[in-house]
Amino acid sequence: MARGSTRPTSRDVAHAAGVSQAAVSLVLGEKWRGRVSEATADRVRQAAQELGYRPNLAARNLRLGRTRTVLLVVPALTTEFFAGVYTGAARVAAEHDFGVVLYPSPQGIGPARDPFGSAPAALDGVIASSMAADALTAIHGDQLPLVMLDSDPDGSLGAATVNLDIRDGMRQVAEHLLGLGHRRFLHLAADIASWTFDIRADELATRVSKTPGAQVRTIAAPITIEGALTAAETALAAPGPRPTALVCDDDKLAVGAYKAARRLGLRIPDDLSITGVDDLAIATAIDPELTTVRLDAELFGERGMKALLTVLDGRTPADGDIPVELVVRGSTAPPHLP
Amino acid sequence: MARGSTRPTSRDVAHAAGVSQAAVSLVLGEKWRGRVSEATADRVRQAAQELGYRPNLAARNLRLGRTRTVLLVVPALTTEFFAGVYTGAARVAAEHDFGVVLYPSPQGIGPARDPFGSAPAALDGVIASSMAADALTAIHGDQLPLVMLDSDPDGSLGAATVNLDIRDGMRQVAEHLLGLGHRRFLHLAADIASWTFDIRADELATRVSKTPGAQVRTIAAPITIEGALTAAETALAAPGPRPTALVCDDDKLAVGAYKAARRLGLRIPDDLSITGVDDLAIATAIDPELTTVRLDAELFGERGMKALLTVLDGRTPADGDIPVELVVRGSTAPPHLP
DNA sequence: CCAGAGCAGTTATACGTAAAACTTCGACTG
DNA sequence: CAGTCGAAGTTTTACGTATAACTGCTCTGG
Repeated sequence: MARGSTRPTSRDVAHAAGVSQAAVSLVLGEKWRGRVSEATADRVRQAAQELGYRPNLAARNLRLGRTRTVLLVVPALTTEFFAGVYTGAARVAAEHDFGVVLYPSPQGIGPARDPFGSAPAALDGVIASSMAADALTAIHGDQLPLVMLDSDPDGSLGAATVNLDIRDGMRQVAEHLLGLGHRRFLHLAADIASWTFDIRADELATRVSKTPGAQVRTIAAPITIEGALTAAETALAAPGPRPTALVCDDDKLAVGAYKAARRLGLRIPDDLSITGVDDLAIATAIDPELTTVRLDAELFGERGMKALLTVLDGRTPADGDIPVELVVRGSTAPPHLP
Repeated sequence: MARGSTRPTSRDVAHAAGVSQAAVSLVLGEKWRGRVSEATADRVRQAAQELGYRPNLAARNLRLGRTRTVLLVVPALTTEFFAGVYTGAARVAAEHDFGVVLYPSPQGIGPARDPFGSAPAALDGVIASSMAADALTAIHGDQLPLVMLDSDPDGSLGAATVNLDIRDGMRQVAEHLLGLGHRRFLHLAADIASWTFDIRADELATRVSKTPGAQVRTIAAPITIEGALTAAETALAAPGPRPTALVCDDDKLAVGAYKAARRLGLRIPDDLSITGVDDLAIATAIDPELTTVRLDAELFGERGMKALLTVLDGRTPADGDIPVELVVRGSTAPPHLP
C-alpha cells in the first residue's frame, strides 16, 4: 500500500510480519516444518493475506528453472474434440499442480510473431496433436519434453506417443458395413497428411480387399463442411455404378456428405449409407443420426498429460492405445438391391 | 555446448563473441544504434545463431515487469465461435508483438489448481467473455487491465467493454418474424446469467409487446443440444395454442429445438419457424438450414484485443457496438393459418 | 562443565536479462 | 593545447524468489 501501485513482494510481507524475506518464502512454500515456529508462520500468513500478496511467477520461474506449465498444441479449434482433450489434460494437470495453456495452431496468423517463440524457458513440456505438427517447428518444441497425440510411433523420434486405436475403429466400421452387405465403398478422406488419417485409409483398404467383390475408391477433401460437400457431390455424381457406402474420415466430412446427398436427391440410408469418426454433437443433430466411431477425447487428454508427467519424471511412459467404439445409428442400413 | 545440457544464455553468447553480456543484450534487443559497431553486432548475431541462443522468458519478464502476453478467458470451448474470437485477437496481437493465451473456463476442474492463480505477474492483461465471468474471480483479473466481451457497460466497473450489437440482431429477428405474420412466440433462452442473453430477452419482449395481439413465452435451458431438446419438447407439447415461432438464444439451442420438433412430428418451417443466433457451421448442416443472426467472431476478437492494447497504452478505448446481420434461410416462413 | 544437537530464524547468493552509469580512447573545436 | 564530444564498449545493478549456508541460543547427556 505504501509503495504506490506496485504489487506487494515477499519482502513487503516480511517487513509487515517483522521477519526476513527468507522466512516468508519458507512459510508460504510449506517448507517450514522445524524451521519456523507455528506462531511466526501464522504472522506471516496473516500479513500475506492482508497485503493480498501473490508470488511473482516470473521470478519464481527464473529461480526454479521450471514453470509447472505445459503447452497443448492443437489444430485450429474447429471442433469440440480438442475442447475435450483440453479438459482431460487440464484435470490431470490440476491433480499434479500443473497448468495447461492452449496454443491453437493459428490460421492465417503466420509465423510473424509466435507467442511461444522463446517459450522453452517458460514451459516445462509440450503435448501436441499430430494434426498441428506444422506448428511444432515454430514452437521449437524440439528442445522440450514432448508427447505427441495420434502420431506415428516410429516416425516421431524420441517423443512419446499416445494414440487412439483408430485402426480398430476403422475395422469396426468396415466390418459393420461389409456385414450389412455393402461392396462398393467410397472413402471421403481428410486431405491432411497425418498418421491418424493414413491409418484410416490403410485399414479400410485392407478390410475391403479381403472381401471378394468389394472395392473402395478414395477422394480427399479439406476438413470443412463445404469442402466435403463439393468433393462428395462430384464423386457421387460421377458416371459408373454409384457407391452404396460412404466412409468419412470424420463427422464434419460426413455432414458435408449429407448435404451432397441431399442435393443429389439421394436418401440416407436407403440410397447411401454414411459413417463418420469422432461422435461430435453434430452427429446426433443431423437427420438421420450418424453412425460413427466414438473417440473419448477427455481420456485422450488425460493419457497425454499423464504421459508427459511421466516423461518429466525421467521415466518412459508405458504405451497402449486407447480403445474406441462404433456407435451404430440411423445413417447405415443394408444397401438397396438394384 | 561446454556447459552440459543447459540452454545457452546471453553470457555464453557474449563469451563466444568475445564481448560482454551487456553488448549481447544491446545487439539482440535492436537497441545498439550508435552503441556497438556494425562488425561487433555481426559477430554477436553470428554467435547467437551458432549456439542456438534463445532468451530466457522468465528472466526477461522479471526484468521488464511485462510479458507482452494477454489472457483470453472464454467459456468452456464448446463452439467454434470462440475459436473465431481467438483467431481475431491473436491476429491483432501478433501485429503488436503480443501473444495470446487461452483459458477455457474449466468444467469440473474446480478451483483446486488454477494455472493462472498468480498469473498477474506473468500477464499484461485479460480479455474475458462475460459468459466466463465466474472464472474471472479465480483468475484475479481485478488487478489487471481488463476488457470484457459482451458485458453490461454499466455493470462492469471500470473495465472496458466491447459488445456485439445483439440488441439490434434481436430486433431484426423480431421484425422478420412479425413481418411474416407470427404472433405466438416461444423464446428458448440460455439459462446463463449474462448481459448478452438478458438483452436478447428484453429486446424480443419489447418488440413483441408493441405488436397488438402478439405474445411471447420464455423458457430457459442449458446451452446444450440435449438440454434444449428436453426444454423445447415439454414446452411445445404443453396444452393450449402452440407457438408458431421459436426464437432461440443461439444455434445450439436451435438444433435442440429441431430435434424436439422432429420428435413431436412438427414440420419446419410449416408448423414451426425457428431462429438462432451465431451462424455456426451447424446452422447450415441441418435441414432446413437455419435462419439466424450472424455474429462476426473474428472481428469481435480483433476489437477486444485493440481495446486492451489501448488500455495498456493508458488511454480509454472508444466504444461502439459491432453490427450483426440476420441471415434468412429455410427455417422461417409465414405461419400456417389454422 | 562442556560438546553436541536441535530450534528458530537470518544472511547471502544465484537464476538470466535489460539498462543505467561508467570508462576509455581518439578526433575535433576554439 | 586544454577541453569536449561521440563511439564503442564494459561494469554494475535490479527485478523477486528459493534455498544453501550460517548464527545464536537453549537444552541435554556424560
